[in-house]
Amino acid sequence: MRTPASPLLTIEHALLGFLYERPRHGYEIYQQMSAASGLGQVWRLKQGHLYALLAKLEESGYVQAAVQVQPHEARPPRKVYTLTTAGRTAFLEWRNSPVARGRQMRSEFLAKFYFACRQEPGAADNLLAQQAGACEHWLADLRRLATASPQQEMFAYAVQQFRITQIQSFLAWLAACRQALGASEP
Amino acid sequence: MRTPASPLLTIEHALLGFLYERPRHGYEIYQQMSAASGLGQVWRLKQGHLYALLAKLEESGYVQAAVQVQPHEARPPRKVYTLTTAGRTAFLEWRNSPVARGRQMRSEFLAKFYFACRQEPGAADNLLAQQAGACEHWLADLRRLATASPQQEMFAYAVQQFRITQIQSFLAWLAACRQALGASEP
DNA sequence: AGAATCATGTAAGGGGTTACATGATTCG
DNA sequence: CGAATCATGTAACCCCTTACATGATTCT
Repeated sequence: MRTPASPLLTIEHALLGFLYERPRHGYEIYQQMSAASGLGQVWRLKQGHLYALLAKLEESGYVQAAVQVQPHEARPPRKVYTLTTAGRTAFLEWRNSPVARGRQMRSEFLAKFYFACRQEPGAADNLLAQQAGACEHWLADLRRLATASPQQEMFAYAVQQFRITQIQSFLAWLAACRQALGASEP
Repeated sequence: MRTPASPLLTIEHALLGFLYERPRHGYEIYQQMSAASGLGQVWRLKQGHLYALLAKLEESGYVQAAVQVQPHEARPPRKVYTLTTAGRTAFLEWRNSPVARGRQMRSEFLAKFYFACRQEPGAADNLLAQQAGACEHWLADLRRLATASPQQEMFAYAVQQFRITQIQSFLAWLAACRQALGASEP
């Protein structure tokens, strides 16, 4: 356990997310992420990278490894990882909080949403609602500062408009997701 | 000149873009990128990184450096960079072609648009039109493959809808930019 | 007096990608 | 008979970030 203070990135949190459901070994997580309709749509992770990340998470004290001895097996023995308390806390805190920047919607928010859907439909709706609140806030800030005119500063104007339309699109999507969630789980 | 075959990234192209307008020294480019209403809104570049990139571009044959001797100056002498033919070709090719993926809109496309606006209004409109065409194409592809239902695969459905609303938002923004361009330069 | 500007860089380290290695079993 | 699956990893490399270094001038 080196420095648990070093903040985890999104990929790390996603690995914790799979272990939150139940203990798994590395290859099993790899298969989950590669599944056609799963997280793999949003995130691709090389096998080598995965094992390196798991080792780092163990060293930082978020997970614990146990070697599963399988006699008569030619394959390397499985290392089954289990979440520690620190790991569970870090994951839930991550999963339940919205992202702080628009550029994190594409991959980080979708990853949170993936786990929320799988693990707790109530958390999914809550996440969508919180993120919509954050987006409204960004939009209000942007509109307060949006002063560029297309005649004088075409590029600055374009950037502002880009950000505004992006956030509007996030809001529309978040609302559609909440509706779909409500319709599928009454 | 090591291997000019190694493909340039966006930042490299942006540096070429400033030199396309006229020869400049490193610090001048740094100031341009840090300007409040300029590319700095989209891209941040550390000073150390900038000098390293310029050295790499020189080694790859896209730019040429000339040391500007300034007597009675205590500061280090300026190294003024000039585009080579290869550099000019690579830059124009990059500036005039649309991006291939939605995730490149946020920074790479905006960078292309920045230079097109500064350098040639006609190229800016053309770039917007070409990118809109590419977006229409993505949208058609997505709609052909979008088959997930919210009841059965909530997450897959959400990802599809996310991508679709994103591209729609790009299209609306591109159209608004073309209109603003047309209005400011009749 | 202290901070920012001008103008160049170097060094260390973090994080990810790509490629390679192993070795039996099972499927087409 | 060849390919994919299972299950682990290592090593090299690339890009970027952060921090540090210099040293006079000019602004507050």
